[in-house]
Amino acid sequence: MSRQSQTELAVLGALSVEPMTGYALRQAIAGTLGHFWSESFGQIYPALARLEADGLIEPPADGRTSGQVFALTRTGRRRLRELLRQPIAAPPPRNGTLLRLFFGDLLAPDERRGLVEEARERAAASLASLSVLRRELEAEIAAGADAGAPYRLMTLSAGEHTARAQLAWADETLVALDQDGTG
Amino acid sequence: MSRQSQTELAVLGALSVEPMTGYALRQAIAGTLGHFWSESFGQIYPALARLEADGLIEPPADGRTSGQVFALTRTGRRRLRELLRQPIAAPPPRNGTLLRLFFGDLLAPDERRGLVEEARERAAASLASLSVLRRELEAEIAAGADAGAPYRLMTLSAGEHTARAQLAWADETLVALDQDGTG
DNA sequence: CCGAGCATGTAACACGTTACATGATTGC
DNA sequence: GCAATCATGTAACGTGTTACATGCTCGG
Repeated sequence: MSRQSQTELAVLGALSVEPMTGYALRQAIAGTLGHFWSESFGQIYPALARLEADGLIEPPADGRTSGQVFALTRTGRRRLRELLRQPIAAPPPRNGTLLRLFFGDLLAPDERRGLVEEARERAAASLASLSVLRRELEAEIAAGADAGAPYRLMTLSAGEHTARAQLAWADETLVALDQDGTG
Repeated sequence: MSRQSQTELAVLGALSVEPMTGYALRQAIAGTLGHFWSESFGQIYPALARLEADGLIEPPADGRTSGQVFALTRTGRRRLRELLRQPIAAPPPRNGTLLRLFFGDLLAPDERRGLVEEARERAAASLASLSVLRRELEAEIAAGADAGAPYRLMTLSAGEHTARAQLAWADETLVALDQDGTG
């Protein structure tokens, strides 16, 4: 699966939830999908143009005035299901914190600590924003959820697991940096 | 920090451990740094050419025959320390598994399960290869380690934490998929 | 002598971000 | 009327992978 169709997948997926303008699409992706996905305007608008040209999306039946609203066509929905089934292209790993820590003996003790402390803060911030989302989503589910809610909860939980793991690692590592006389 | 200098950082860092050819560099990055970093030939060779032109690396004193071996110059070592201190550019998140699972209500139950099972297998495989590395590294440390060993252990531990978290999430999610009648 | 792996490079292409440019709408 | 935000797009740039091309070396 080319990376190109990854953007297509995100755009078609978001439009399957609700018809939207390009602008709203970007906000939806930054908001709801933000913990595990991102797209920029420079990707979204060309993608919308292509998708419309290919007949996968179109302006919805009820004519709106403000902005170009797009909805999935029947073909678009089929294409989305097809993309969802394609194998996952894992991006090559690139962790800047670990790359630097690997060469930790070239850094001063406080610089090493700083690296790990920053990672800890990022994880804590991420965990905090995820628990806000969790409360919102659980309230929504209690109120009578749509079919997608359980899956959104699963993706949210993945983020929490990852963030907690990073937090635990950072704490363990800060102790190690203190203990062995190198920190 | 531009992405460009991230490649520079990885190359200079690897050469700080030991002088190498471009080919060996690629293997070193794929092997030792492989769990949190990657570079392709298409990046490494141009980077080497640039670094040599800038006087940051050079063929080492003892002339070799097979391949172009490079070592850090004094300037290169200074540049490496400088790069290590620069702020970390976090790549935007892109998790193909979660993107698909988010739209899980458009998939068949076995397709949803497959998504999570694959993620579980990847995490298990990663954990297995990390424990091999851990044993090797611990043996090395017991035998009398170099100054970098503790830091390599920390990066390794980060990978283990992440892999275990993914494993735990996958197990939890597989249960949820079974329980709620959607899996 | 031949195949596997060592070694070096380039060109084409895909991906993705950022900055810039522009204008409409809407709430104060 | 003015500022904020909605909204759409493009151009330039940098990054990064992949495929291709080429030749060497060394063990069997």
